[in-house]
Amino acid sequence: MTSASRSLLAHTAAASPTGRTAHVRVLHKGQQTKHAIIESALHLATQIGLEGLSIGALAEATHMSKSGVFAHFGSREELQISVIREYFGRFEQEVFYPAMQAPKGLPRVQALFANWMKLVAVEIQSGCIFISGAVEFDDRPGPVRDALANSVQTWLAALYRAVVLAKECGHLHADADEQQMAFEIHGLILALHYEARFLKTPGSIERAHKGFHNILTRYGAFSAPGTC
Amino acid sequence: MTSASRSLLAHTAAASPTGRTAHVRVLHKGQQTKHAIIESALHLATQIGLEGLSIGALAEATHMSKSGVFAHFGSREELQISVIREYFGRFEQEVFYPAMQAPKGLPRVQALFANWMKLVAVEIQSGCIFISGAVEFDDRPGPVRDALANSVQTWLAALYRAVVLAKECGHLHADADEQQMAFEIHGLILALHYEARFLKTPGSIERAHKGFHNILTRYGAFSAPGTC
DNA sequence: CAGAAAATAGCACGGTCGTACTATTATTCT
DNA sequence: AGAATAATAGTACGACCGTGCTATTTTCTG
Repeated sequence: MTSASRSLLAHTAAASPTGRTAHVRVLHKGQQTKHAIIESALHLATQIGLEGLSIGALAEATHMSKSGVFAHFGSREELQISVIREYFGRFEQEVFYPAMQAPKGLPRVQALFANWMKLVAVEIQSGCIFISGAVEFDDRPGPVRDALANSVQTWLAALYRAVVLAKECGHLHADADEQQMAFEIHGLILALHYEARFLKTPGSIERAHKGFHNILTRYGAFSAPGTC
Repeated sequence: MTSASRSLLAHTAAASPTGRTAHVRVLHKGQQTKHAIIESALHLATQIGLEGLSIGALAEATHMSKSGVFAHFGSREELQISVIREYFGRFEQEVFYPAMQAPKGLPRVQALFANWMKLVAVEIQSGCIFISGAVEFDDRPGPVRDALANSVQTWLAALYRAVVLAKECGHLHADADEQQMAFEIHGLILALHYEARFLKTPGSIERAHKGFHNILTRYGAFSAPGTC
């Protein structure tokens, strides 16, 4: 239970078995350039979106032939899914794992939000595929949508779990609705991304921070010393 | 001032001058089918997005030839802008104007949010181009982006103005930050659209409503009888 | 240093896209 | 009515798309 809540990776664990077994030959070059392609694709996708990703443009960006790029994935969908996995991994590294170092309860919730904000602040320039992808795959069922929804849901569940822990630690009012709190936090991030990236409204980052503070006080947040 | 705040239409006023002057010939058929095309395009765009709008698909949907459709707009961009204008008009009709009937102050703010929620609740199935468009035209400068940003900004400004009035009426705490309140309300709508439409999380509508109630209480909302 | 296998390139195909350009048909005006 | 003009259709073009197929080159292995 604890180990499960310590890692978001559960559903992407067997992603790339780099371990080289005795009789299984693992060549290096392929994985290497594949990773380079994915990196380039991620960079493109954050700007143009997952749907805007084209193999031709990607080939040009990586100085390869279209078929050279294509061979690594076998289909555009697989490429998109690879990009989603890569983004999810980075999200884990930059947001989730560091925050898990913080003591559980309110500090961890605050750390999760702070790291999330830090990432989104960067993404005001580059874009977030969890947000753009949600719009692109609204009602377009298929494996890409599934991968995307899975990733987002995993992350939101992690946030929710942290809130639940905070309440259990007595850091929140006893009648605090954890789902509700997570929902409102999510809204702040989305509003920030919308107003800062699209509308370029100044002061959005401060408003998101202030909004989080408002949420904390409303849910009766206080760090009882010694608790948890 | 009052008349300006009574209408969102300022920047789209001269959209279609249907008034027929003496020497200006106005033919009916064209405008008629053009409007039908736009209606069909709006329906398509809410599902696939503004970028997904293709003249070919639109021609098929309206049982016309590609060139027949194209002739009405002269470019794909003009078609997209027409769709945005149409959507904006409907938004006005369904959300803004009815709410302006409510007395200014808190009731009007509540009416604006209630109408907005009503629309978004429908758009959980159909999609909202103010939200999808924001993602598609994040960093894609041009007339389409401008039209979209203008529309959204006009609407958000109207919401903001209603909040300012509410504070002036004494319906909010004296130190309430109107921009902040509008930002948080916007976040609720975005979270609702995201979680209900993309993730299909049950109970999202209730959470958005509850979130609004939380915001109201936090900003010290109370309707003083007789004030305003 | 071979030979095997993987990685990459080249090329072609059918499809859709936006948009000129030119007929043809509908509609409106005198 | 017919003349004028608007509305729609037809066709074609170049561009890009994803992807299948077949070389060719690079990389690893024994």
